[in-house]
Amino acid sequence: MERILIIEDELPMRTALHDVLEGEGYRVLTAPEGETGLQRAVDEKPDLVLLDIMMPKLDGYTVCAELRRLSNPVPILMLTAKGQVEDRVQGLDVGADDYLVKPFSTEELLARVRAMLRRVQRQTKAPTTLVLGEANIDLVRQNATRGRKTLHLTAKEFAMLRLMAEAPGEPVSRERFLDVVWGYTAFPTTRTVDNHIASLRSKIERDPDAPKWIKTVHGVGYKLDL
Amino acid sequence: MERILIIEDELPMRTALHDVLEGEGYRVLTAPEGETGLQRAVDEKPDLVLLDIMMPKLDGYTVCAELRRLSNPVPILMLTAKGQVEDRVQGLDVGADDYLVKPFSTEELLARVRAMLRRVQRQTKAPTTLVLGEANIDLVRQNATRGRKTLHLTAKEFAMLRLMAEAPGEPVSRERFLDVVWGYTAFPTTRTVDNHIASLRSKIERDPDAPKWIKTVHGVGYKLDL
DNA sequence: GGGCGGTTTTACAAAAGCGTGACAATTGTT
DNA sequence: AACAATTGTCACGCTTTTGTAAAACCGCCC
Repeated sequence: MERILIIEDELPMRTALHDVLEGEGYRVLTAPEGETGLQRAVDEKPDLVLLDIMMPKLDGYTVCAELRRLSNPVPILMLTAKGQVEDRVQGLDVGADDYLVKPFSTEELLARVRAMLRRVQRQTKAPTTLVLGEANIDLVRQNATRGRKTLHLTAKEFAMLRLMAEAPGEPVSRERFLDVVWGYTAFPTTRTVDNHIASLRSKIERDPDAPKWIKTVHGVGYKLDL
Repeated sequence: MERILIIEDELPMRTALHDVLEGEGYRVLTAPEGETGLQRAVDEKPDLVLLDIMMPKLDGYTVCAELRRLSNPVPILMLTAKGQVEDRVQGLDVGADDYLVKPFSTEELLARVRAMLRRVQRQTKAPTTLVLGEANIDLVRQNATRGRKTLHLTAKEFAMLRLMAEAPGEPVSRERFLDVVWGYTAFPTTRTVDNHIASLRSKIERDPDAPKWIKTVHGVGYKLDL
């Protein structure tokens, strides 16, 4: 059964999460603050990390960023009490995979956890590094180069690439982009996805007018060809 | 025996359906509202879902759309009391496979259920990949190659191929093409089908004038020979 | 306040896909 | 062979989808 690490400083919340998840049959590890959480994440290689943002000393963002800096691709579900959009953005910035806003119901939590673990099966098979011609992209550490220069990709762009890289060659619909990258709470219904794709192409592709890697699938969405 | 999930909020209807289907020897799962229905559909992978449209909170359309968004291909039979055309359209739009208008007789229900389960069996046996000479077609991922080049097939063309591939060698009538590929709500002329067939041939066949794979069955329709 | 990077919206142009109908070619029937 | 029915093909116009530049927006930092 999958192992889930909870990094959360408040005891009541920690035990609540622990009990719920254990009740579902997951093996649960806990850490009462960021430092030991980071340690356990590295040492015990859990399948999923539940990470509280607001913690004294080492906060969630820092833990997440640190894990990614160490090229640790473990899926991270961020927990926050604030629930602002900016939080989500910042979470994406440091490489979190999903986001849960307190207060949340047990069902919400479990649904999200299940969804992530399901997705993970694919993710673990997915490349963490893309080599697209002269462009070289590290999806975990979130840095990229093209030739000798470093490429400046935004958090959303990395997230979009990550999503496409989960199943190279398979088209990803705009809806799915919006759901996964933007989150269940934001609904930009417009050409937004297209614009980000255009931006990605202009950065990655040698000839953005005849993209070699990021292909359009008419009536469906976009796909990443490797 | 096949497992059927009933998502229906009204208890009398739910138990009625349950009893009828169980009486026929199906294994029946139930859910009293959309949220848990969605959950069960995902978790238990039933062979067929009976889905009521009018439900409090999460309605049938949403459940259906959500399932499809998750790429869940389970066949869905929608139930509605309204029986308006718009309902029908909307149901099929969000990815339902068929439609049943309350009130309906036990016979109608069973006929529809049997038909759908039958179709599914064929579908699951249907190839997801076609190898037609030098052409190689992935019907699920919707990409195709011919020799070293990638073939550019449109969504409709893939749909037509998929339909023919369900029963290779068996002719498919223009009417059926229109019903299945175009849907119950669009009525293009039958010439349209020919055009798309022509287009398919020009892309797939080595000699489109003497098609080797997509054969014409005079007076009937077209068939795919493997 | 003003600039800044990132994002989203808007607006418009371009491309792709689609449906139609006329006409030619083919097939089947008598 | 002649005729009728069916199918193949093409050009054209229409609609939908996509590309993209420019402007508006927004939180953040100085």
